[in-house]
Amino acid sequence: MSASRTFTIAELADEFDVTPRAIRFYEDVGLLEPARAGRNRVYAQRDRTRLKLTLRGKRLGLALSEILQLVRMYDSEADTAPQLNAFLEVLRMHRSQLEQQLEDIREMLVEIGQHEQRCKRLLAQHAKGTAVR
Amino acid sequence: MSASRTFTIAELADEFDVTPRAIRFYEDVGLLEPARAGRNRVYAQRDRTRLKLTLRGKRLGLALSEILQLVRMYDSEADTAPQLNAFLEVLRMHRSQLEQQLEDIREMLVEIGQHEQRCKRLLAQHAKGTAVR
DNA sequence: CCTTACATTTACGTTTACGTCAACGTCAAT
DNA sequence: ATTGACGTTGACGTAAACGTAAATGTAAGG
Repeated sequence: MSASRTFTIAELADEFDVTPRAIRFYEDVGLLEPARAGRNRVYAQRDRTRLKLTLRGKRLGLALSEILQLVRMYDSEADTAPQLNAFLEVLRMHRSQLEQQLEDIREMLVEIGQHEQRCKRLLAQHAKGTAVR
Repeated sequence: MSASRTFTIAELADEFDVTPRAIRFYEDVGLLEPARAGRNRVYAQRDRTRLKLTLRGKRLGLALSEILQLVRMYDSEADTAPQLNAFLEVLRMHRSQLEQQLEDIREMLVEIGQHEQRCKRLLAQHAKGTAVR
């Protein structure tokens, strides 16, 4: 019966390396819904997870509004066939976007590798020159 | 002796599905440097490549300023050892960021897969219900 | 010559995602 | 009692990435 830990805003800010201001802003846009102890915000695991999802989305270039759509979809109890099919369609779109990003990343990694090789060759040349001296 | 094709702003805008305004803006920030035919911009293959790089960077969530740093680095003729080492350091950082994104994408794909499964199960249930009817 | 289509520059507007005070509450420690 | 340390709510500021409107040029077609 772990009383399912709670977190202060500063704890979350520290853990995920964001400012309290940012966390409050995520609440403003609807991404977080912490409980209150008087005035103060009390975050549960659920909010922590939401925050993690939010930051992951950000790292992939999603807008907060898009992230909000996602978490809402994931939370929603869609049960009619049209809803489910719409859901599936959104999932397909997101999957294809992610695959585009995978492709982009692969290409960038290749280029980075090439530049690294070039740098290392040039550095080797330098080393030779220095050695001769 | 292919006179290395050139492009108008509208051609590039069409091809990459961006507005001319955006393309001009990329020039403002230094990402593109088209030639001029009188007043009009004339883009060469080099600019086209730059634009492609820019849009790829954007899809990965890079800021235009970061993209600019990248293309400048890639173009620069770094030749001193300190320069080369600084270059390598930047490459390492970018690589690690890309790997973080790969991880993020993998996680999202897993989640998407789970939601898809759930949707399909629910739809199957629906089909049953409808069939019985 | 006139319109149409596309180009240009200038400039102000807009959205997003926070940063940065300001003014205040609160609880613990000195 | 006062001083921090941490929290709160406004409210205004700002950087980025264009959108959009205005005024203008210009080459091609009817």
